[in-house]
Amino acid sequence: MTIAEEINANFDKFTPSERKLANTLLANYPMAGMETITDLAATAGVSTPTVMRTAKKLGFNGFSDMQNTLREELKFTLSDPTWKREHWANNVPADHILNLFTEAVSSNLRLSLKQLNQNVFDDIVQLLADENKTIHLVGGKITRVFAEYLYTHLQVIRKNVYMLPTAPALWSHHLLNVSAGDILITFDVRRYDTDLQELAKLAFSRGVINILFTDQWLSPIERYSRHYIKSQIEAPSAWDSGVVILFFVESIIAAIEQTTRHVSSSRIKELEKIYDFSDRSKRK
Amino acid sequence: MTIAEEINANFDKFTPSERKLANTLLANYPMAGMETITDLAATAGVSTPTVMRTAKKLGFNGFSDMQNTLREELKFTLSDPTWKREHWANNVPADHILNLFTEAVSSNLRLSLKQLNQNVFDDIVQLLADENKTIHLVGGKITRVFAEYLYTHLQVIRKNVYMLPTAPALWSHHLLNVSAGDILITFDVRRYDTDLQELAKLAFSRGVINILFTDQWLSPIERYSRHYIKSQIEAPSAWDSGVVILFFVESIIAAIEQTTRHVSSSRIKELEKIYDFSDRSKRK
DNA sequence: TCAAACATGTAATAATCTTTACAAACTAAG
DNA sequence: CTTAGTTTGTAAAGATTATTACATGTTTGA
Repeated sequence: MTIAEEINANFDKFTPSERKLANTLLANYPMAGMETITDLAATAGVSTPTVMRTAKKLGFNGFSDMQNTLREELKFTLSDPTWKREHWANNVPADHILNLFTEAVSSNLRLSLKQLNQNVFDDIVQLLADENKTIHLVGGKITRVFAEYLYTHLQVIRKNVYMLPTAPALWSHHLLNVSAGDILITFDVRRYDTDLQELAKLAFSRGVINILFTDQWLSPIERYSRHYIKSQIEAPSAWDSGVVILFFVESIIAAIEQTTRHVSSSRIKELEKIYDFSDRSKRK
Repeated sequence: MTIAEEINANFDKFTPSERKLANTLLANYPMAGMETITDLAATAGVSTPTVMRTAKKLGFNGFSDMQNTLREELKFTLSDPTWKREHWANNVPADHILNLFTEAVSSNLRLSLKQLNQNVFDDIVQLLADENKTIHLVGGKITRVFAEYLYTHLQVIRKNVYMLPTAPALWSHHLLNVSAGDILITFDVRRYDTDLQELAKLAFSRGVINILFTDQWLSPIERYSRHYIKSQIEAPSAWDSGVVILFFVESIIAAIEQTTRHVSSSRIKELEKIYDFSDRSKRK
C-alpha cells in the first residue's frame, strides 16, 4: 500500500490542518515529500509539528521515516525499465543514425527474445557445460569474430575447446580431430557460406552435434543442427547488426559459468596466473 | 542542461574517486542524489568531501545546492508520464539468466547513450570517413574481436585500414608504418592492458590521432586520445558485456557508410566480385 | 630517486533539520 | 460563560547533515 493510498484511507480522521497538508502532498505527489519538513510545512501553510503529527498518524516514527519510505517508493517507480525508453540518446535528432540504430537494435532484441525457446537455450547451455564433450567453433567472414569471442570465454571456463582455422581450405584437415559426440558451433548469417554448409553437413554425417547461430532467415545449416539460435539482424545500414548474436553468446557464457561455477572459478584463477591477467586489475 | 549531461561533459576532468561517484549517480539517476550526502558517499564507496568537491566542480555551491537542482529536475521529469510496461523473453522466469541479461544490456545501452556526446560521435565518423587518413586498429585480449569486426567492415568501405598483429611484441615493428596524422583506434576495457597503454602513448607522442573505445571507468589511454567512446559493460556474469561496444561500432560503421555512400558502393561491388561475396545471397 | 602537485580520507565545526515541550487559541458541552 | 478537550503554532533542544581544515597517501615528472 502506497503512502498516497494510506493518506486517502485516513483522510477523514485528519484535522483541518492535516487535511491541508495531505492535499498539498497529494497534489504534488511524491515530490512534495522530498523536501525538508520545514519547506513542506511552508508550502502547505501549516506548521512543522503538524507535519510531524500527520506522519505519526500514518504510522511512521516521524517525518524522516515517512520520507524514506516515500523515497523508496519513488525509486521503485523509476526503476521500471520502460520508464524513459522514449528518450534514447541525448540531444540527438530523431533521425540521427544513433537513434535509428538504437530503435533497430532494441526491436531486434525484443523480437529475438520472443522467438527464442527457453528449452533450446537451456539445452545448449547444458551441452556446452559438459566438459566431456569437445567443442569446435567456426564462423563466416563477418561472424567469425563471434565464434572467437565465444571461444575466448569458453576456453577460460572449460577444457576441450578448439577454434577452427580462418581459411576454409584447412577445415577438412581439422575434421580429422573431430569425433562423434563432439559439438560444432557454427555462426552463419545471410550471404550464407557454402563452405560452412559443407563443413556442417560433413560433421553431421560423422555424428557431430551441430549448434547453429543464425539470422531470422535461417541458414541452410539448420537442417543438420540439433539446436539453432535465431537472431534478428536487420539494421538501418548496408550491413547487418550482430548485436543480438553477441547478446546470446554472452548470455550463454553467463549461463554456463553459472552452472559450472565450482569448476570454472579455480580454472579462472589458474589462467589469470598464467596470463598475468589480474596484476593490474586492482585499479578496477 | 541536466546534471547528468553536466556530469558527462566533465567526466574526463574527474579524478578516479569522483568517477566512482559519478558512475553511482548516473547508474541510479537521479534517485541516488536524493539521499543524504553521507549515504550517497557510502553507496559510491567514497568519502563525503569527495561528494562535496564533485558538486563544486559541477558549479554548485555545495551538495545541498546540487540536490535542490536535482530535485527540480526530477519534479519536471515526473510531470511527463510515459511509462508503460513491456515484457522481455517469453514464458521465461524473471530470474532466468536471459531476463537478467536483457535487463542489464538494456540498461547499459540506455545509460551509454545518455552519456555519449553527439559531437564526439560525429567527429569520429568524419575522421574515419576521410580516406586520406590511414587507420590502424588494435584491441586487448577480449576486445580484440571488436577491433577485428570494425576492421573487416572498414576495409570494405575504404582503403588504408590496417589491423595490428595479435602479439604485443610485434606492435613496435608495426609502429614504424605509422606516421603523424594517422588514426589509431584502440579497444581497452577494465583490466586495462599496459601494453596497449604504452602503444597509445608512443603513438600519441608521434602525432597519431588516438580514438578509444572503453568502459565506464575509462582506460588510462583516455589521456592520449582525441576522442573516446564510453560503454557500460556490467553484466550479471563473471565477465563484462561487450554488447554496447559492438553497438557503437556498428553505429559508426553505418554512419560512415552513410556519409561516403557514393564512394563505398562502387567499392563494395568491386569487392563482392573479388570475394564472390554475393552469389548465394539471393535466397535472402 | 626525490620533490611538487594532486588526490582523498579523517575529524572537527558549522549549519540545518527534526523532534519535542509547552502554551495559546479554538471548540463544544453543561 | 465556564471548563475540558482539542487543535495548532512557537520556540528550544536534540539529532543529523553539510562543510571545512588538515593530514596522509599517491602519482607525476624532472
